[in-house]
Amino acid sequence: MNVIRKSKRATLRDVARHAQVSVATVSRVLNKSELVSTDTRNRVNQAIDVLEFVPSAAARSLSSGRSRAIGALVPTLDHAIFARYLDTLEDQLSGHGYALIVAVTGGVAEVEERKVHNLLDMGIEGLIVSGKRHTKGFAACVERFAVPTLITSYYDPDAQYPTIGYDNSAIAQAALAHLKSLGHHSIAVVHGPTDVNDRIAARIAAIEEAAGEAQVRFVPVSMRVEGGADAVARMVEQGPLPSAILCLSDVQALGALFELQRRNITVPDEVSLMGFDDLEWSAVSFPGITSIQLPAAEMGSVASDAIVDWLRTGNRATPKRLEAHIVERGSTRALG
Amino acid sequence: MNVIRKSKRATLRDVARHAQVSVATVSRVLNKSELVSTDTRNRVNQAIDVLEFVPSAAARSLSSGRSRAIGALVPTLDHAIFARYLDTLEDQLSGHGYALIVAVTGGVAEVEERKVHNLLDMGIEGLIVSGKRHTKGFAACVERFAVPTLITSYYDPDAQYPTIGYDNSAIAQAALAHLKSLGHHSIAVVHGPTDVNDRIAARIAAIEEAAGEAQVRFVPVSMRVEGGADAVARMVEQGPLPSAILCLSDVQALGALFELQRRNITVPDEVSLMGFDDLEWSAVSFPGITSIQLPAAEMGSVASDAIVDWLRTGNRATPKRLEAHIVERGSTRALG
DNA sequence: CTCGTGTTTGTAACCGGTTACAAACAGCTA
DNA sequence: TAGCTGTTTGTAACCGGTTACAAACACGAG
Repeated sequence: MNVIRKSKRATLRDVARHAQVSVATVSRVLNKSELVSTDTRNRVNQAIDVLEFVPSAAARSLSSGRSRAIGALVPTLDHAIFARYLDTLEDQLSGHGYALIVAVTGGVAEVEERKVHNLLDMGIEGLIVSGKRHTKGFAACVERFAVPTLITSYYDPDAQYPTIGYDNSAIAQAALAHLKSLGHHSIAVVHGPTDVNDRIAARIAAIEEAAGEAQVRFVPVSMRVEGGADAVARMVEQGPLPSAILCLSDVQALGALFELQRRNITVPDEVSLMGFDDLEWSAVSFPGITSIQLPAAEMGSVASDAIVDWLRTGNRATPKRLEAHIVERGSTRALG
Repeated sequence: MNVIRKSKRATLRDVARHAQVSVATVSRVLNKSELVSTDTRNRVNQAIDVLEFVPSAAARSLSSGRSRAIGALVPTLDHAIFARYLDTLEDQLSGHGYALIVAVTGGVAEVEERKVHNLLDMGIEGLIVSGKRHTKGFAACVERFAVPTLITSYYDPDAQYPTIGYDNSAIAQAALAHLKSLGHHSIAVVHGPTDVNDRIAARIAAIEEAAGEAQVRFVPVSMRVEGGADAVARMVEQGPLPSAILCLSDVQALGALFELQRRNITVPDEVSLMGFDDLEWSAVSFPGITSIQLPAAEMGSVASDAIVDWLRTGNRATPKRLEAHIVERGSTRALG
């Protein structure tokens, strides 16, 4: 193995020898500490260039005890809301000198356990997971590695780990209240699978709780554009349409809008349509889709700051509630 | 620092002492080598449990020389095509025991240079980047660290690094040919910024080259849903509509479709619309958007296999061309 | 010239695994 | 019982940085 590589990578000691200084001095130059004379620093830098020296991350993290890596566990990347969130998270973390290791669970418990173990095994300094519902195996794993852990996409000050996110219950109730205030009393709630997504489960529970005298029907479909279309198809076939359709994701709202168009059902004249997440097409569609703007990017940014701060100070992060708000567009109208 | 932590994490030597064996034996147990007697193995495992021993990734990778991490550099996560690709890439890599470190460049050269440096600095064993056009600084960096590097989203057997992707030129020409075969001679090509995206630049060049007697107009807009709408607005204002609009991304095609609806321009009767990427809504929209299906997930999977193989065998990966194909839907029609 | 202070540099002991090599040991044969 | 083979285990030297501590040195003051 070693025999093959004619020239192994240069080490810090090689550089020291070449520059005629000690390893401590080279290390100081690398770490930008200002305790090295200009003259020496130049000699060292020159040696580094000549030898094409590249410091070993493993050695550094072994002796310093810091890996400079943060792990993020998300159910999927193939959904705009998570992608946008991770996009910002990565950017912010990298600004603080941390790398982001991503693991996708697909919402499957065993996969989640395996992946969180892998992440921790990689020596991450901090962990950021989406959603608060996890298996015992997951909790045990996190507990044992004793790594600062943050929960996102959810706000719950009483959760086991600090949460950074929006209050799914409150938001869902706000959406429902909005439709009610427009005079809607027959509402269909289109949603994705609840067994793998506690945010959705929370929203549904909140809506059920706040339904009051309104007639609320739940239509479970897949968390895809197609799911929204399926929901509309099913509703049309099964009986009278509600006066409003609330999709718990704009992905589904998009599909619903298209299916309504296909069936010549006018939005919002014949039925009002409301979404969730405020994904980019909702502002452009015809009509525009009334939606709940979730601060996905902000969540990434806040989570980054929180974990970095936790690692820096050693003080556990505090939960942070992010605000969402309703964006009113043409897809909803007031009744009579 | 050390004083604070009452109980430091147990090390392999602690485990050895507790189990009354040598460190070599513990290491053997950890690495599942079958050279340890059942009796000893049990004692060691018990000690590991009692002490809550967690092996140090840094130490392991220092002495073994392997970090088990792969880096991926993408322009953005906030675009379905990249997200889907990364989703698969991560899943496949994790199956091979590798973690995925993601870095987002935003298409900015300086950011790209900084981030690739960070990735390499983290000690990644392999690097996967999107697109083949990069700065000299980028190349120098990769060269110096001498890490196996793969290029995706692009197929070009002559590129500096092995490419895994589709032939953007051929695909673009196929799309154009398809519209021509339907009798379209006045075509508008809506596209995103070319300065940060070589895939788009390649597509445009190929279309220009193959235009022939067809009248092809290019409409540069942002790579967003809104961009597609902007393009339509601009075209309507500036003169006669083309008979077909080809959007180099389905994201833009979606925006274009909505804007056409808004302006009461019927698709495909008054204008045909074709997209690129075959994102999920294109199959559901009304009408369905004719598009080019790009094998994003397959690309993630193939790239994963290629880099893992490269690392395992030491043999440079070979370029792989992935096939794309046209998905005909209702948004395009043959001219009289 | 001596002492004190501040700057620059070097030595060597870590960090926590992996692994080459050798030793110890068991079982079997001659 | 000596000798051989194969299995199990231990010792100690790595891997390549960081850093505590001390030494060397320069400079100005007394």
